[in-house]
Amino acid sequence: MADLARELGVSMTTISRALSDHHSIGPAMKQKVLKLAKKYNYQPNRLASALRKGKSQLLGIIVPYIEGRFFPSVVHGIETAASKAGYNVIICQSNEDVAQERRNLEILLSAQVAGILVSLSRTTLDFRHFDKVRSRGLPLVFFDRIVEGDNVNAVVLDDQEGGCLSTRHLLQQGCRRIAHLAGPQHLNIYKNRRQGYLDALREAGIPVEEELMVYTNMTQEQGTEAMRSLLALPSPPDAIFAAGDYCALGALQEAQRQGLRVPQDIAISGFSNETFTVITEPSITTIDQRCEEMGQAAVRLLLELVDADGNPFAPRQVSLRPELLVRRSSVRQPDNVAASVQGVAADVLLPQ
Amino acid sequence: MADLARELGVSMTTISRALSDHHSIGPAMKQKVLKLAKKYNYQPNRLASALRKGKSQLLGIIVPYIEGRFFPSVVHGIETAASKAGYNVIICQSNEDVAQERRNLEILLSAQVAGILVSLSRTTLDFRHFDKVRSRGLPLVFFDRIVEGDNVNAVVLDDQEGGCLSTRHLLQQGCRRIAHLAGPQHLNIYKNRRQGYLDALREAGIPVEEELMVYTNMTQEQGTEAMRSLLALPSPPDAIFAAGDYCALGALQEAQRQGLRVPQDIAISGFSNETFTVITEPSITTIDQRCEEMGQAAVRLLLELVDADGNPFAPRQVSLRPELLVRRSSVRQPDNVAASVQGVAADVLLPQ
DNA sequence: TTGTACGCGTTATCAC
DNA sequence: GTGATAACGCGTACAA
Repeated sequence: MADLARELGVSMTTISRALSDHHSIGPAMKQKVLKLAKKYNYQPNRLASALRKGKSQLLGIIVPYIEGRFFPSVVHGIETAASKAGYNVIICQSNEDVAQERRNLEILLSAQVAGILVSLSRTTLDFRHFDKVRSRGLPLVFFDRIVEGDNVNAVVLDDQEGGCLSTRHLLQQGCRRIAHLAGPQHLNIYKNRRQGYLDALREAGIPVEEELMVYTNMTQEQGTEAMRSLLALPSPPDAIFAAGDYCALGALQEAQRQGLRVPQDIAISGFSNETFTVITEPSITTIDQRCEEMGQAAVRLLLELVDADGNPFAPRQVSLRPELLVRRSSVRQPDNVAASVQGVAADVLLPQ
Repeated sequence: MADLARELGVSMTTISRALSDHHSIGPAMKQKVLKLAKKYNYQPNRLASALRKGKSQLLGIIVPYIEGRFFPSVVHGIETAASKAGYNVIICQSNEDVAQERRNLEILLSAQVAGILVSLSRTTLDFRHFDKVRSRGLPLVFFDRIVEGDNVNAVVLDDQEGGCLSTRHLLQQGCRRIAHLAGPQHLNIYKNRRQGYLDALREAGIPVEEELMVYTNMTQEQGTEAMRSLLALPSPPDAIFAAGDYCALGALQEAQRQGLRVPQDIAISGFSNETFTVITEPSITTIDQRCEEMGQAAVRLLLELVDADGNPFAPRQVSLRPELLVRRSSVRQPDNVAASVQGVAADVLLPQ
């Protein structure tokens, strides 16, 4: 910048104004400066700018890990939305470890990021390390694995709705004894999926049978085992709603091993839209978690907070509408499919 | 820092030295400072530090996108290795677009990153935008999709070796008419996999038959089609080496559709170790691309450059050893498996 | 071992 | 519309 100023015989102030498109700058001068800057291949130093302004153009992300289908997709959505808004993204992994999560938080703070996006580590039970962020007035948004409560900003998938959609779909296919392969109930996502299942049954006036709910850790193996025990019942189910795709896969394989036809003898649906669900024979009906949209929504919310710049802002929880993907593993009555593939788009903003 | 200095009645210099573990600092004073820093919850400002030192603790990554199996895993490896070395990572997506790639590069430069890791966009044919990085003396390492030549630093998988391993394995299983589903030959990865296939055949003294090489775009559909045409040959193959897993999957499904048993009637192997390859029936033999290791190796190389700090450094190409994962789709002679699962670990450093 | 003084590159403030 | 100046928070010659 100093070079440009010297060459043009003006002050650095003028250069700075021309480059940052300040209002009190002559268009003629502006052009001259920009042209010379290009000629000299001027590269602004964002560090210096951020130091002076007290705000960088960086957003921090903390995720448990970057693997599997979910988190990479969310990160993809985040990076895309952020970069569209002129921000860049520093990414940190907690490896499901609170201590690491705390360290990451410190690092992001000291990197002077403009805001932070967090999906909690599985071992995070104490949330005090986030107080420091808030006390600094730094925008903070949780996604997917969130701190419960309505004084935080958060974006989640409406898992309950997802469970409900799946179960309703199975009901519409004529199934009446629908089993549920549930996940660990201390995790809100699995609790909510189960609740959606219960809602749909009640809605249809079908009594809940305890023997049709099997609690698993969502692995393929446990899906297999669960299916085995269910098929051994005096009155086995005619459908399975699994709270995860791997689990659904295990169930599917076991059913086929026992000579059952899917979906004719037993219909199956999963959760998460894992890549392999379109590859199995038959393909598996599932719920898409709208990973990309989640990332985008999280950034949108975060940037609103950034723009509010510390002004009072009522915390908001955004709940994304899950999408039911009907595939062959559950379709017994093709005519009824259309009815169940509704209410797909439109995000919902919960009040408060 | 000023607060701490005042409270302890010393200068900021002393504080700075204590915090950055400078050698000329008394252990007593150091302890006092650290203690007070903790009490006041002092957060160093990395921006200021980086500005002063002219080097940040940030590494920049440019990838085409963060989706699928490969890039997220590499990024995972990169972030893990970087954070272990005290660096953080800014991530950018080029979306397979050169213009975006160029913009990302500018951004990373102006963010004063300590080094840059790049996997080229598919549309990058002109590499001049990287000259600016080198002229700045900024460390630059390519991975996977690299600029060819030996005056760049790069980390790749040895695809040729991968093709060779796969083909040798099929030969050891007693297959003699091995077909190859090749990918677009203008991409070096597919060219090299094909070359490895040719190498192994020559090694075994088996003539190459053009009719056994089918060129595809690596999709599942094209795998299906390719298999159909191969099975229609007067003398169909007894094995398939596909340059990609999706393609192998399509081939597998078509073979089964035509009533063939895999691997007894026809053996199949793929490439990339996609998640679904362990799920199919039978599971698919494939090549693992060592994504994590690639990320780690890239960071290692980059940090060597960073530490060299502009001193002469002979560019290096690191070539990772692919790992053959023998699964059921290819095993006809269980006794021969052990022999083919060798030479798995140990990275290779090519000379120059 | 500690302190003084300056500068990294940018921008906000105030005066002209 | 433009310029001079200070300041953001830290690190480092140099002097003590």
